Amino acid sequence: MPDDINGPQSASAIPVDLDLLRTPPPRERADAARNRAAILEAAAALFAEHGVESVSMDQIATAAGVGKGTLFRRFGDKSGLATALLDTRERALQEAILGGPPPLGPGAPAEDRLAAFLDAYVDYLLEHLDLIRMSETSTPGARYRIGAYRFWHRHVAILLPAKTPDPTYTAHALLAPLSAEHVTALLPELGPTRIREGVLHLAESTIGTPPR
Amino acid sequence: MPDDINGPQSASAIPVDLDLLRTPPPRERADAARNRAAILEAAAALFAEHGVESVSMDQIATAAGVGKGTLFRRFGDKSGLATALLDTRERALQEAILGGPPPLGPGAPAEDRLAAFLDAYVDYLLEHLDLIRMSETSTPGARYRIGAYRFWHRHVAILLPAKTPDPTYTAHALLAPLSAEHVTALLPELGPTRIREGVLHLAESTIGTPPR
DNA sequence: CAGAGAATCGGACTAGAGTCCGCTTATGCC
DNA sequence: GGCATAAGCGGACTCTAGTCCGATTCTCTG
Repeated sequence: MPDDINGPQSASAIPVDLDLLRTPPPRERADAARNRAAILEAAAALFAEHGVESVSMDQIATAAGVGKGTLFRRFGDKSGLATALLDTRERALQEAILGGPPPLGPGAPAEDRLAAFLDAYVDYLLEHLDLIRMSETSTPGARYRIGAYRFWHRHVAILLPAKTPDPTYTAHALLAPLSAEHVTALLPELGPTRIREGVLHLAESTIGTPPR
Repeated sequence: MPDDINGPQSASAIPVDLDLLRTPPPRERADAARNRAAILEAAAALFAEHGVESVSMDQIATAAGVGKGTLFRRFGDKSGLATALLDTRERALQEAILGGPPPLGPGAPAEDRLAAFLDAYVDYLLEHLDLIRMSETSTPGARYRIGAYRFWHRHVAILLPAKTPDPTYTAHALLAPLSAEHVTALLPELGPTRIREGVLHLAESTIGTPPR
């Protein structure tokens, strides 16, 4: 198991009495931070140039000027590296959902928020399809373990109407056609528009919105 | 590319004038047939004993008494081997759909046939989850390329009501939560019953059956 | 039954993911 | 500044999927 995966950025928001806390928050060593940055930079550059698929972890380590061990200790595996690269973009979407303007953010009716989320998620997905695919599939079951999926799932489950029989399952089912694997397979056949509209329509009929 | 993948078992059902056909159907060589059978038998035994995940292609080749090259030439890759092992069971379901008794087979209303199919598919999936998962995920995009998926997809698309906006997409979306990956991830959390009922409910609301 | 030709065989080989552990180096303390 | 110590490093190593091609074996024909 890797030592840290994503570093000490998840500092607690709860204020503590520092005098009582003789152990200061475990700071990241300077060399570690430098290497983390070098790896992310090198990976981004290599992915941009050669495509996500055809870049090996060895190449990334070499380009970043670190050993393979360092790379894997930091990010766990290929899917962890992809997740780290997506972090910024993902966080932006999450913040827009939690505190941005409606209908994506709070304040609009649930059905509008659901549609806005799905629409925004399709944007995010299409924009980073290869990376997201790597983050979801390079390790079996990765998609369902990462924090982001749990966030999307909870958000969808909450937005479903109260009468929905099994909102937990239904939220999973609505997210299933948004897996990178599924979208990657369908994109050449259907194109982005049909995928986007199909997802929105599926959600509509699931929540029974348009009583016509 | 492998020489044959699944052998000459897909003989045409159309009667032909044998005298006009100077080239007899390419028979499978006796040693090839023997090896194919030995491989399938060895793989089934090893999978049953150690679980699908932890058996390597080397082990299978060794147990079957053939070289690795033979194994890969015959079945293409791990997902091809899994597909071959599933072939019988899969075919049975397909035949029940095409010519069996209703509601799975022809004769019942489309909505009943759809429900019957989904129910039967969940049975099939839960019964062979690991093998199906291997057949769908060991190669990227495998699920959507194999013939079986196309069959299920077409069947679902045909059963959707005429008013469905994009039946092609909708059929894909209904099948998405039935990927082995998705079900494997959800099974520990939700259990088989909620999965089965969730799928059926999703289909119902998609086709708008219960006007309630 | 012998010979030709093609299909098949099988193990050595490549390549990439992920692990391990002795060595190095940053950090906090004196 | 020097030292103790633990965090961090990195490359050699393992394990597995998948490829390649010279050697082998089968099948058909005469």
